[in-house]
Amino acid sequence: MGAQARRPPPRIALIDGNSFYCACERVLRPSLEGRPVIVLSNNDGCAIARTAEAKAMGIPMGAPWFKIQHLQARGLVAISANFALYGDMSDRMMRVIGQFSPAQEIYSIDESFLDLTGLPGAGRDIGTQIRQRVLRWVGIPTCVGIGATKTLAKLANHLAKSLPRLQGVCDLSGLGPAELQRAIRHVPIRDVWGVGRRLAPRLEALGIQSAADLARTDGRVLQRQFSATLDKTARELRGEPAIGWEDAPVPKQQIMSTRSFGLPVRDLAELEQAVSLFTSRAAEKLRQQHSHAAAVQVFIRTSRFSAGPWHADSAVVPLGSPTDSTSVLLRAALSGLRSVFQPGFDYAKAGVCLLDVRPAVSVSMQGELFALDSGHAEKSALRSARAMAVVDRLNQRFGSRMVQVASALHEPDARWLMRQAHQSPSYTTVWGDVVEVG
DNA sequence: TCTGGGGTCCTAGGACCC
DNA sequence: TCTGGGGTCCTAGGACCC
Repeated sequence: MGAQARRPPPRIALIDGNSFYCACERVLRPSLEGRPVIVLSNNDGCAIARTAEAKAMGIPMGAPWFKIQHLQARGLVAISANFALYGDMSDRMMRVIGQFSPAQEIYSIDESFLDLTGLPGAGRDIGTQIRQRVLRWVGIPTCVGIGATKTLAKLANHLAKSLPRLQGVCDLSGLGPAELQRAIRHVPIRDVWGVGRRLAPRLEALGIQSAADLARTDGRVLQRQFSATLDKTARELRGEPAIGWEDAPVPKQQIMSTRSFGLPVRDLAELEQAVSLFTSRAAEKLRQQHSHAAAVQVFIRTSRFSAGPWHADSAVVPLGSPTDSTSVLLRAALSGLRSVFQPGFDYAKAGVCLLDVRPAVSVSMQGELFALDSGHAEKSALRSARAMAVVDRLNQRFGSRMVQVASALHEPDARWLMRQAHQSPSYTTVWGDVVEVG
């Protein structure tokens, strides 16, 4: 009876898209198949996704566009990022993956964890089915890694990507301790999830070169010399779950909207336009997750890369009571901006961050409103909430800049807007753009 | 000319309290 | 005279992730 009562061994899968943004572009422009393609960040600053063909040209992740532009002569295709398209493709991909298990955690735009514990079938078979279905139904190639913990699933996914003979699926679940050690002994420490560019050299200096080395390292040493987080990573590498599972998306605790400018900005009026737009965007995200913010932070800075006079500053403006109203947030953001703005600098970037984000409470619960003439305040808050809902619906329907509060309006050729020289049509999100046939 | 944007968690240290 | 030992809360900054 012991065998029947025992719980099945944990089995976590990590599924992610290969060169996801590039793959999205290829779904709708099949002529890009087989060609070196990169997707450029906002402002066409640097490469944020590369196909295998582009990697083979030696383009590293994050390569500045101005340094690799010349590769166009050798057939490189560069596309300005279209995040609306990628978000839409992501939703489709996640829905298909979610069909394989009731427990799914969407970790990023192109990655999701799936709990396969107790489901019938071998890991390899399930993984292969997931890959095939996502490719057929959505058009995105994926890899699947499976392990007893999230960290091992990530590591297995890394192996599935780098070892062609695995054909896109790697299952490390169900291995004994010795087999597991052997399976991960060639994975460099810098490729372990949770070890970044700062920790890797420090660990290597201690002789911890591989994932297997970290798994073997004494937890007390890791806690003392590094952190509790790294100790968790090591435990996960041994197959002991130390990182929790999030079935529902966790509401964000801060919401940012920030951009580098297309050209330097000296003018307060122009900065006000930009900050107004950032604030409306952030407020929209705030309302999408049904939250209120109690403070607004604004920051402006000159370029990190220019030799000119440097200035960076930020201000936090607390709000009387938490709100999701664009106009209230705007007033706070603009007053913050005016308090940090100094004339005579070439500003390269600005941003807005909503702080103290918390679940929205119903209007009548808010203390401050009782303190005032509650009837009047309540009515005006309700009116404001209804207006915001209408604005959000119109923007979702017709494009994000369709409706804005007055001070967020700007000329379509405003200097601070992003450069996006390589945009492809917004196939799935903008009316009038059509899918390439071919 | 030219180098993204958006998040999380943990820790150290100061202020304050008993 | 030299200089308690905790605890909590807050903030800034470091490190990581995609």
